Amino acid sequence: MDDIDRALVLRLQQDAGQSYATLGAAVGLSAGATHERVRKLRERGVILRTTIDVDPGAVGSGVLAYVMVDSNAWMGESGGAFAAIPEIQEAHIIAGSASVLVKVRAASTGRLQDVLRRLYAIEGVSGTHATVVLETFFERSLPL
Amino acid sequence: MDDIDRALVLRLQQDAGQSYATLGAAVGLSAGATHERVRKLRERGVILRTTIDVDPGAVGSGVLAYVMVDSNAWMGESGGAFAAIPEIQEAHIIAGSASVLVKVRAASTGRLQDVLRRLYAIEGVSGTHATVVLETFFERSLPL
DNA sequence: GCTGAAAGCCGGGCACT
DNA sequence: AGTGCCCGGCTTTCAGC
Repeated sequence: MDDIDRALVLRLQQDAGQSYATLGAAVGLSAGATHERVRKLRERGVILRTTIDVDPGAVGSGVLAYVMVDSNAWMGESGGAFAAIPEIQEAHIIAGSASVLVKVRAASTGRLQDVLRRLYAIEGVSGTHATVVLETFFERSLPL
Repeated sequence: MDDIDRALVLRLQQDAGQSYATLGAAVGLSAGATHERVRKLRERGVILRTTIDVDPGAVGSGVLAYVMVDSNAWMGESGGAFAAIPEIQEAHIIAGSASVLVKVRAASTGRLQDVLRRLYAIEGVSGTHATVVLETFFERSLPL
């Protein structure tokens, strides 16, 4: 993980569709060497997958909310219960007063309410505190 | 945006590197027609960009935290001030008691504290409430 | 670990339906 | 809107350094 690897990751975050020749020229390497570097970054798990960013509003997920989930039991093995709700995009165990923090994208506030109802149905969940996002300033890739 | 478009977006989220022939075979279309569909999805802004998912820990962002930012002024034009802090991955205006919610990825808790200090330096910010993530159950793509 | 070249496959365009 | 074909360019491999 030297400076060249970091430069490759940075440029691939911005555009994973460019050719290895273009990518290599930007960091002073041949296409073959660039290809080998990227292959190793994938192999080592630094690059997890190649994917697309999708506009949430265009696919019916216009409402974004974060929900603090309180519990009266250990939630450490409950990841699957949260994963079973498709509108939940992220789920984390947190330090502090609540137990779990989830990021929800739903089609409407009505559908959000539906997600909250399903959260209460999870074993051990004793309460929720939803925070609705009014406007997103930005969402961007990891710093390097 | 019919069922075929949704299937294409879903498969591209999972692997944006596959060929149009492979992609087309999975949805019952020729490579050419698939290429045209995807081109229009980009043109309409449904697909924003092709990118890579990177392991945060592997690039020195092992600590994840969400920070509620309280303010004593209208924060609607302050997006740039948050964007100027590289460790801030997301910034949203929220409904409720706090004003802004930010997602922070930092190399250590010490660096997280540094980010909090820089948040206080932003005009109008009157307080912060940080929630540190102990374990991430999952982070995944939008539902379709 | 990198270069340069060779071979095969894919992206992108076109004529036709 | 979709198919089938074609060509330039790209990915991927490999001998050599």
